[in-house]
Amino acid sequence: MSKTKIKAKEASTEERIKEAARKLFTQKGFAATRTRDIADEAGINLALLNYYFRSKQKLFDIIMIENFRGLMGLMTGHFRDEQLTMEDKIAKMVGTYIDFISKNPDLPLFVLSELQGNPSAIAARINQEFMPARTQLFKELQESNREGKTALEPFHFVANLIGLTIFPFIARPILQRTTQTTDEQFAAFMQERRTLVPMWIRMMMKPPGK
Amino acid sequence: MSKTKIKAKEASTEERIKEAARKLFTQKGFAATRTRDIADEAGINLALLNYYFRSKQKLFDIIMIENFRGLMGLMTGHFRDEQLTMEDKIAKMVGTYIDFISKNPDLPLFVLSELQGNPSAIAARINQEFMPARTQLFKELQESNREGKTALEPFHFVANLIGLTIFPFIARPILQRTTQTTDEQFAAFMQERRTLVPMWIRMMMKPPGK
DNA sequence: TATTTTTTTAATCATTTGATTAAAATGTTT
DNA sequence: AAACATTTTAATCAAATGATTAAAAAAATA
Repeated sequence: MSKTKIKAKEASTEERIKEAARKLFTQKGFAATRTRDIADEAGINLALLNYYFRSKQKLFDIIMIENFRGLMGLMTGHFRDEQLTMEDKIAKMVGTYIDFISKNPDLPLFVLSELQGNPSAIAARINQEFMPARTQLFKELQESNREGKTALEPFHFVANLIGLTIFPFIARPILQRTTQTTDEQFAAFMQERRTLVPMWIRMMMKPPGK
Repeated sequence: MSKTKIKAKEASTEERIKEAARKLFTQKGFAATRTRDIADEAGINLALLNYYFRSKQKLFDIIMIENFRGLMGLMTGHFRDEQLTMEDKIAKMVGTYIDFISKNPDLPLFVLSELQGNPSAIAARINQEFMPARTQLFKELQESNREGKTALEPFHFVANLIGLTIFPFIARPILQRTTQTTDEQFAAFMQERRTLVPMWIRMMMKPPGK
């Protein structure tokens, strides 16, 4: 099998299957997604799916890893940049997340759901990729805390930063009903949060009485 | 069929099935849960499940409604109490949520997942139950905002309050890995948040320059 | 106790679903 | 064009799964 020679065609079909799979898996989760639906969505024969990916599970794992990388990459990316101040990093991250998830609204809940109760090699494996960025961020935070410039445990920092940014997307159905908000208003609120969340985080980090 | 006479026995088996269903549905979601597994977990014959509940879907709907009520009730409950100040209400709510979800950690993600893309009569129907409490809370908030005592839109308020409280549970797998936290430490952090979150919310509500 | 009603079970259906197979279609190389 | 390799399809399998049925067991009633 000469991979290179058939690359063009192969990539095309393979990609169409993957995109269909990404759409359905992300929307409905692993268990609720039928391989037949993926095939239909991709406009190909069911057997082709197995020809390219062997099994539903294998296809899913690929999608899962890519999705997860997409989400986490946004976070770690900005933290490598030595030029930026912590405040800049936070602002960039929040903005990037809001933009990205606005375009992929089902992604966060999908990742969180499928990770739930899945000790899985995936989680562990992916986690390692982000080890460096994470440790750097935490060093900065702990350093800053030690100097007395801030007072917020890394755990709370991460929980608050991610929570305030992506939770509204996750809880969107309930949230919109609860607050009787239209889709446009929701979008507007999320734009507001682009500046609000960094401001709130700043407040939370400030040491008491300073 | 004389309902009342057989109540005792009926309730017992019915309840066992419901509890098994609640456990599995909440853990793995609708699609991934097999009726056979529910039957096994309940220690009954598969046919009995259909005898009592007609179908998987009907059983699920019952569980879903109860779960959702359990979650939402915590919120609305405290908001009816006219005696409490807004600060008290917030503190009580956060505390109650943290306690409750600590005991039912899978519940939030389950509810959010299954509500996703489910326009379903359930969502609408349940929502109505909480209408009164909600409108009252919002009146209070808007009143307070108008008076200049606070400055936080109801949408942001709800998103932040719920987000800061329950998001850590939802993202627990990722969060614990990211911050390299043991189960004990996680529990401890959540206890810290019992006082931290109300404090943060207070800060967020404060009008600028006041 | 006999009869009727309610609860429970074993066996079985009919679909759905993930996967395979054998062959056809398409593309590539010589 | 012939021979070979790759891609795609239709048909089919086997297992899983939600649901039903007919009959047994247990409980309630007369």
